[in-house]
Amino acid sequence: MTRQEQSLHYLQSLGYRLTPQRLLVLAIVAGGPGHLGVDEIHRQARAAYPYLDLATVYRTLRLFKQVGVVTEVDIDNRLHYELTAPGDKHHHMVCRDCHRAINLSPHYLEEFRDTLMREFDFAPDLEHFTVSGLCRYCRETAAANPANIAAAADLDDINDAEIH
Amino acid sequence: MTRQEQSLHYLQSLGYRLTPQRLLVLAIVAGGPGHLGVDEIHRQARAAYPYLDLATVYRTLRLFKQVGVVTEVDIDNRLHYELTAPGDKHHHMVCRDCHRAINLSPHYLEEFRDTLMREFDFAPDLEHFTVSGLCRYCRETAAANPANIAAAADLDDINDAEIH
DNA sequence: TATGTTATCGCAAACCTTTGCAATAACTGC
DNA sequence: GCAGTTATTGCAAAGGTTTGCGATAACATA
Repeated sequence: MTRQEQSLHYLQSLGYRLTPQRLLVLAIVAGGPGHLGVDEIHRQARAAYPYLDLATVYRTLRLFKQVGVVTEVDIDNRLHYELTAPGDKHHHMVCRDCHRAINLSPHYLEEFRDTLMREFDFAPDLEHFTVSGLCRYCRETAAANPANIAAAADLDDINDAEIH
Repeated sequence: MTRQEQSLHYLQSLGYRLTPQRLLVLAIVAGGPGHLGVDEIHRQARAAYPYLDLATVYRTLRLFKQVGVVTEVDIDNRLHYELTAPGDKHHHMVCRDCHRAINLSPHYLEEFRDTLMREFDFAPDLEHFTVSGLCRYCRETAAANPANIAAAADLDDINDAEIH
């Protein structure tokens, strides 16, 4: 039984119905190289089933995410999805400049979760966790071209700075 | 010099212009009780200056955030802002059920940041960091009503039903 | 104070995502 | 298999946020 089939059985066991739309979306995400954007998933899905609505794609992916079948990654304010790899779960670090995603082992978040649970009784949703930041390459680039006032016109170039 | 005036001078020192719109938005955020939603800020601003456009409010708040003058909190997919307290910086934990925000000391994130820097050369944007999750109260409520599908779809359950 | 430069504004439209609703189709039990 | 129940769909519209663009106004310079 493939991972895809297992996911479908799992959905069914929770009481969700297996519709052609769901099979299709799952197949596309499973076939994609890493994370795919919603528009890309929709485009591929329409090739096979032209009537599939974008809203259905969104609803389907949201369901898959909530059930744990896919992992959501927010890249530059756009949702992307990839199949959850049971043996190789990971979170993401997304560079705010180049928008590349770097995988992050859950190991690095376990202690953080334990602390929040212990200190605040707060159960963080770290399954779909993404840290935004600057990757090494973009940090070096930024260091080489320090932000000047002209560049500050572009909101994306502004460095966070401390107020004294 | 008030914190508000300092922020304005700081903006100016970075080359940004001090417009009535910016003064107004800053004053409203500074006067608000904790974080305010964008619509609320816009409504208050319009009382003083009816022509102020919502897009300007968004642009202004984004600028303030990037410069570090305000802190952004995402509550139920809506942006909220509060004045950054230089002496009392904190992050937020937002409950996905009741949408209450709990303050979180930066202390809890420092180790995480150090690790990402050391291991991956990745500089996380933790200034505007918000963790979503379930607070104690909502967790107890959810435990008391385990019947609905949403609760069954809780990710902890899914991990138990791991796919092999 | 007058003038030039250009950052910022208001407006309108676009963008991504969610939601309400009536019609459809997946599952259940007979 | 067939009928009944209701989760799910497609469509249309809204919701929150961002963006393009010409007009305006803030600042620098003289």
